[in-house]
Amino acid sequence: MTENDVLSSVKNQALIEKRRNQMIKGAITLFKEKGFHRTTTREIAKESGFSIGTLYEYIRTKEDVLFLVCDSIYEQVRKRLDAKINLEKPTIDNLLNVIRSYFELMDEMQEEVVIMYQEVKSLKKETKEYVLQKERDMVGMLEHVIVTCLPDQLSKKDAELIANNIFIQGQMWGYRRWMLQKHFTLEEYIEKQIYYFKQSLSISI
Amino acid sequence: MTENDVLSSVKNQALIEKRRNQMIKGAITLFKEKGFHRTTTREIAKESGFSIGTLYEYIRTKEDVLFLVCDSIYEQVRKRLDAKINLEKPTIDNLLNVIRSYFELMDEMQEEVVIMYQEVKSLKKETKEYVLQKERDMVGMLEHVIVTCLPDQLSKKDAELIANNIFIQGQMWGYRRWMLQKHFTLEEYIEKQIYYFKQSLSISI
Amino acid sequence: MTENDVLSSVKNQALIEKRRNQMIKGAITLFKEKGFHRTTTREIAKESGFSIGTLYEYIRTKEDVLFLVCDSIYEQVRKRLDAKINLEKPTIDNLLNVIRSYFELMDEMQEEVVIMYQEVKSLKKETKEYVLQKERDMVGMLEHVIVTCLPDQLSKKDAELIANNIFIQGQMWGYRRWMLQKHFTLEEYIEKQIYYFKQSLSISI
Amino acid sequence: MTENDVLSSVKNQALIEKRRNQMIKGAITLFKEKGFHRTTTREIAKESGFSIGTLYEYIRTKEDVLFLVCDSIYEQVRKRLDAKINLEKPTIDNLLNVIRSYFELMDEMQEEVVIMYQEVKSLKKETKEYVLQKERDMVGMLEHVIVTCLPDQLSKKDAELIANNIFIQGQMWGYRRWMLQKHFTLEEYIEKQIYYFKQSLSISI
DNA sequence: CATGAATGAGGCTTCATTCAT
DNA sequence: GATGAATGAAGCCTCATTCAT
Repeated sequence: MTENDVLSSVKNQALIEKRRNQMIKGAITLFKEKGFHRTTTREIAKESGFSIGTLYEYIRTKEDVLFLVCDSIYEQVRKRLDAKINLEKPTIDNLLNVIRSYFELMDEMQEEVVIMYQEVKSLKKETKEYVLQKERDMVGMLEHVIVTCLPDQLSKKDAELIANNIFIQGQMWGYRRWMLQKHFTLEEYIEKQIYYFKQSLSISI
Repeated sequence: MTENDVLSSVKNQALIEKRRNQMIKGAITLFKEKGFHRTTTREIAKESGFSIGTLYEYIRTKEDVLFLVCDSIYEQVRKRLDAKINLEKPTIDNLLNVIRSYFELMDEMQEEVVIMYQEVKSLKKETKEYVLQKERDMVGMLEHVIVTCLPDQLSKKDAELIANNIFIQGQMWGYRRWMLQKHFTLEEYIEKQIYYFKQSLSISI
Repeated sequence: MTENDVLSSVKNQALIEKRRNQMIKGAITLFKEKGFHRTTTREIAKESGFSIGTLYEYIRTKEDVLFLVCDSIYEQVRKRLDAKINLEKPTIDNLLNVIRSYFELMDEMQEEVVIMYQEVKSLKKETKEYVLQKERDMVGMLEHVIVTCLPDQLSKKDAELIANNIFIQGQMWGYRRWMLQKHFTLEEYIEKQIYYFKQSLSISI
Repeated sequence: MTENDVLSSVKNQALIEKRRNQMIKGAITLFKEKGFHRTTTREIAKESGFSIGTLYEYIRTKEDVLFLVCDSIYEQVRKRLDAKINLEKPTIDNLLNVIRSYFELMDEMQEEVVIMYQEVKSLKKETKEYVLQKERDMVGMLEHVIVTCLPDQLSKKDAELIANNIFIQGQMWGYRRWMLQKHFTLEEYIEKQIYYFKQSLSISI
């Protein structure tokens, strides 16, 4: 199960790509506003700029749209995070910068992250597993940076836990903005989280 | 907007309480399984042990059920957490015990927490605000314990951040169990989180 | 089929009378506002001052209420019209006074008349026939006055037609008030109708 | 609010026209039989020859059907009446012919008129106002013919009253057929009404 | 007699999906 | 490839009526 497994009756691959991107963009706009369940396929078609008939030329079920959306968001996050990671200089500063970048990324993609967070559960088992694997990969990326950049050896488990903590702290910024963003600016939030992160690993300034 | 604002055409208060509890119980069972949107009112009625007509004697819309469910879960968590908090001895050990209890609570109520986490968004603005206030209250409880039990003064903001971190680490245990519970037992998870919590606040053993 | 054929499980006749009067009064209030179909039996019970259970002690179906209402309105109109008719002095003036009285009555009972006009059709064949007979009787009363008070002999048919014309001119005052009552006062309406009535029968002033 | 304000999700105007005509025809058949409230949307769809889903492609609520039906009936009556009116020769004979035609029209459209008479009240305020305006227009047409064709000047009010009288005498023929059509043929009814009409205006033969 | 909780058939409407053009 | 009209299963909710207390 990958995004290429979403069957389309159209043959022209370039067109498929183009239409799906329109569709994903349209769907995200709508999902942000009203969630997956309250958005109709007709609305998605309209927002995407084509007819309901055309929509169904590129997907088979409404769930396919959700899958494409989730997949697309994950891919975007993953790619952008990946771009920030440079392990040639495995220093603590490098690690901290990755974490900062990750938080900033989560800020920029708040709404998308919220969609994923709330709607992934509506995917059916198989596709959900595929998407969650991407999440595991991303946590794995963080974990890898942590292990690589820290001088003291952390156990695999500790690294995993810490990676998860950072991961959800990033998501929390967007997901719980109603709670946090009234009292913190992004910079404050990042610096405080970084501070406690360093403390927790006894990293001296 | 409180749970008493969900209108019922039945007058007997004790009966309302009883039926609503049946309803909440039934609904939670179903929401665990298939989520709010995929559960029908008829299924809720059936699972609750009465007819669709009776269901609607105690609520007015399907969303009322969701509200009652969310409200009930929050109340339960809040009460049980409250019971664990004893500020007569504001020691660090006491604080750590509260945190441990909170994690254990989140473990016991995993499924309920997942429901809330995913479905609160389907409430309409007004009731959502009411429910989220309960979440703020709970974070506030943690924050209060932290401030009270720590010898060194933490700023309000730092306390708030830390309380939020703990709060979501608790939720994460249930919400991301597919990621965590393969590699950690509850005890491991708790002890590691407690360990890093102490580190981050420079609390010596 | 008479109003005594609406079965009641209550034995006490005086009580039946009392309750039915409450019920008719309540129902008329509601029917005026929203019509028969949009009024629920619960609303009728409430407006009548007793419970839904009690309502059903005195009727068997919702349609029974409509029947009692229609029957009651007809009876009221009939009685009040009857009271105005005095055939001891069968003069033209007497006839004109009856007609005036009838128009005034229709003005006073506008709303009730509208109910009947619109809802009788919802009665089932049998009871409708019974109610319509009352209408025939009333037209018959007018017809009788006409025949009796006019010096020149009118054929039966002509009398019937004229009685019907007057009858619906009276109803029209209430039923088409949105059209008439903007431009006419009741007095104007009556005097003009009387004027043309006299003209049509070549009655000199 | 006009019949074009009934929203349809179908774009092809010709098709909308066609389907709405089917729908109106089907609905009238059913409303004649059981009235608006006792007719279900599914029955309307079936009688119209398409599925319930298709029905709702052309309307938004059941009330829309009622509106279309009422509007269509009024339009038909108005057009047919209009076609009978020829004011090039504003003679009394011409006036009498218009009245005759109107009565004949009411005879042909008895059932439709009954529907309107009984169901317009179920429209909501706004659409009801629109439909009643059409009724005012029709009465206005009669009024205009009366004023134009009569040699002696009638006051505006007198013309209005007389137009209303004729208007409801026409409706009465259908609406009170249970009373009238047992004793009168249409021709008798018309001739007698015309006779009294002439009398009332002192029109000599 | 009075009450009101319980029932469930049935009504209106939505919307994912198909398919002829 | 694109369109959009057609479909009907299925969802939410109402309300007349019953019956145990």
